[in-house]
Amino acid sequence: MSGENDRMATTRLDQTLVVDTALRLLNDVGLEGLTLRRIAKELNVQAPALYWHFKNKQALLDAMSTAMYRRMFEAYGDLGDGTWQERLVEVHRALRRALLGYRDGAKVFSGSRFTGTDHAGPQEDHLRAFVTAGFTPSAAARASFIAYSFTLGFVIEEQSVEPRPGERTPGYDVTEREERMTAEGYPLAAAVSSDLFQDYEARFEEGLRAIVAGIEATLAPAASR
Amino acid sequence: MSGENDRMATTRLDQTLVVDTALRLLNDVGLEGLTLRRIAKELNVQAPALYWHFKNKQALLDAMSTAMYRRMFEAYGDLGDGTWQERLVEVHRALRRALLGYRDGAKVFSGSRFTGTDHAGPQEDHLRAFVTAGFTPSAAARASFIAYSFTLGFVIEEQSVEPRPGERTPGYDVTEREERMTAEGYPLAAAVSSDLFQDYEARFEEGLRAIVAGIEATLAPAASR
DNA sequence: AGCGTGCCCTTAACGGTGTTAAGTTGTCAA
DNA sequence: TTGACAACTTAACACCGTTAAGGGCACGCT
Repeated sequence: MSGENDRMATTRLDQTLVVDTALRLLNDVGLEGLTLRRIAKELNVQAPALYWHFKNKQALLDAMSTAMYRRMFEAYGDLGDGTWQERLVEVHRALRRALLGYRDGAKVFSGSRFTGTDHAGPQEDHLRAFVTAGFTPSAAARASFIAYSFTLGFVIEEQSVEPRPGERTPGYDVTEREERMTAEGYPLAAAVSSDLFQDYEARFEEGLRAIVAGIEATLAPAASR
Repeated sequence: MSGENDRMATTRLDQTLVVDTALRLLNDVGLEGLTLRRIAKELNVQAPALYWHFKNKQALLDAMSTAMYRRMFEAYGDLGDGTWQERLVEVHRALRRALLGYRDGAKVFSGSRFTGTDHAGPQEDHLRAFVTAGFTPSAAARASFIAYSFTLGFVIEEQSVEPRPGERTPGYDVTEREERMTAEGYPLAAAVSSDLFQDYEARFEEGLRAIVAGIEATLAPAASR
């Protein structure tokens, strides 16, 4: 399964192959286990070979983030029609799914910058949907950034508790925390243990609804409220 | 200035001294430059000495996060009275200021877990303010987590563009981005360059207002809207 | 006074990391 | 056939977190 090489010794490397392999490997070993030697091994190659295709490790991580972003729009195809409210929810739901698709996905994403201008197309479409709904370009960008910040922060927290869907980091035992907080005289902190470290799916949706409502009340054109 | 040792060779180490030194050093060298050897040097000590006081580097980072959190409440004293709306805004404004106080502050914070139960007191107070306002404990926790996620994500993005207040990461030149996006045929993406990578202070406040409005509309008790 | 015990630190070393320099191989054009 | 260039390998560097082993120094006990 993992650990097997998926590449003939004769085929050549290219950026796409390296990025795909690194992304697949990320799920097995996590960000801190994702070393150049480990990636190279997976590709039946020596580590310095990667420097022919990428300036340094950060450039590879940047390319991985860009690929994650691109795949997000491939997987969730046409987010075309519908109100701006629906679109905002769908795009950031898709972003969360994309980040959750890889162990430490949110951390990798937040630590990188897009390469090239592949990302600009979807971004342009996204902004246009808001402008069509009556937002100024500036308000569209600022509103989206609010939802984006929320999504990024949310998934970073989520993945530090559940690195992969269904698989929990040791030390986040909810009932244990509840007992400790009760014992130390913090009844409210105890009571909300299950609200803070569980049911991320529902809480994310709830958060998105709140943010949509908040934008309606503050940034959106009056006509679309 | 920096690089000078602030400790007599005769005084002894303790956790507090190590944490304070590491936090001060973080501002000079950033997270990736914050090595145990560098911290030790600053303390006139050899690197393995730190292992007497901390189980490993992560334990030190955890202690640093905890100290940041504690200092946040010291600096912004009594967030006591006022509506829940005011409190939510003030607490997360304070959180942002605390994270901005250190280079890579948000990344360090998001990668760590609190040590001990020092943080539970302020958390309990915070929750009680919401419950007093009519929130259920669960709704209080979920609402706060929304604002917390937003703040964390926002500052992570902010610090990747402005590592220290007023000091910008090279490569985020706004006018350069504007020209590139225009040239590639993305007029909206070009137009919002200055909205995405500038004026973080105002945009954070705007975001908080939206989130407060959103919580009013979705999670808050009807009486407090 | 002498002795041991335990705290706090040092020295030395290990395996692993990103990265660079220099040399080797294969492929294709002139 | 030869030369050039792309795509790698081998070797090495400086540095990282971490562990093992030992040393000095203060203290309590006899």
